Amino acid sequence: MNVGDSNTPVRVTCMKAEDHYGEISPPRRLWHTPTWLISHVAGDAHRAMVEFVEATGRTDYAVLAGLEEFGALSQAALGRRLGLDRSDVSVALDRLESEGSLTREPDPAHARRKLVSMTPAGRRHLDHLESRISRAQQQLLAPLSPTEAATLVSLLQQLVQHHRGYCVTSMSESGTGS
Amino acid sequence: MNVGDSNTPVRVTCMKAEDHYGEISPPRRLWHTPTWLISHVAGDAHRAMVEFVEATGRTDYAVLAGLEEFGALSQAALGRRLGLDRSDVSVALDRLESEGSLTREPDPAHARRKLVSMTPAGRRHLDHLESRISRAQQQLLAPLSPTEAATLVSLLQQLVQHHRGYCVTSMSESGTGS
DNA sequence: CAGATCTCAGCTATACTGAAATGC
DNA sequence: CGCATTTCAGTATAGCTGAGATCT
Repeated sequence: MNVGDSNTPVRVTCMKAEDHYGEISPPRRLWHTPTWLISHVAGDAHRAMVEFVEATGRTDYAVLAGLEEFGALSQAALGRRLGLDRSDVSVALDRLESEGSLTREPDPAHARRKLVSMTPAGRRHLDHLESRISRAQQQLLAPLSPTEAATLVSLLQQLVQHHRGYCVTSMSESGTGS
Repeated sequence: MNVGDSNTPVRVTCMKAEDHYGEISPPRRLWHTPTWLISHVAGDAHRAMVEFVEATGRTDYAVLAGLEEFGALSQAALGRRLGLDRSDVSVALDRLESEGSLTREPDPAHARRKLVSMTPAGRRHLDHLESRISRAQQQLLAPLSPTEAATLVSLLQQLVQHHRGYCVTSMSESGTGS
């Protein structure tokens, strides 16, 4: 009776039948909690990524995508745009530079900065990662229709934009729902 | 020229103007990558949670919500339902038991098991956490309309259900979009 | 000097793994 | 013996912090 006399559905003493995998369900309170759902989906997303790309692929992809779109820029600016920590950027650039995917040269205007530029080899690395990561997206969004996937992306973009202060102008997706 | 001659928008050598916080935007490749968006939203969700509930609140809430709905059950079954690791369940129960939120007693049928039950104090703990966590949800979903929030929850539920094998029957939300 | 940048070392939380002890 | 449960110890990673070195 200490469990809750009002709405406890069933009082189970020895539970065996509901231990079937594929039949279990989480408590309703969690099932309707957005933060809980998101952290679980984030776990699924992480698993999908590690299945299709190597461990460093996520950071590599972010760095190379940033260099491709923004051109050569300093490490600090790169990290801010990608939402990466300055420490992690430093480590990632060490790896990518030794691979030949990018070059670091002192900025002629500000010697304290290092201008980061993508090389042709980095371009190929980016293309390779693109195909791998694309497959991870497909696996993650497998249960959703294309329209639903577009809706989800749009809603997530709104959240990221709001909470991280991103200012994205070109937003003409299919439909945000309703 | 090693950056990409075709679609590089601007070639910036010394970047200062786009370092304005609140005006920056991520590279388009990332902006359209669901896994990237989800991991960032998960970070925002985590920050919202730690802002409103203590560090152990998320696990406490999950465990107590499970006990409230399912009644007394074994640790292993509880962990499976909540998607928690067996190790972490053990540690969480240590804490909740010492707080008086639940009791652990040997199962009369299977002495190796320990039946976990919520106490009245645990019920109060759950109610307290509920109000705190509710505020975190509001902060996370602040930029979304109620309809959009319901759509997002529904889409996330589909993903969790698919990737974690949950089987949830009662699903009559407002609308999944379009 | 203030301020920015890059790097390194370390910290914390989380998720997971292995193995032991126990009991069916 | 196999198998499940509980617990403890350890590992790995991500995200973050502090401090030093360098430069404007």
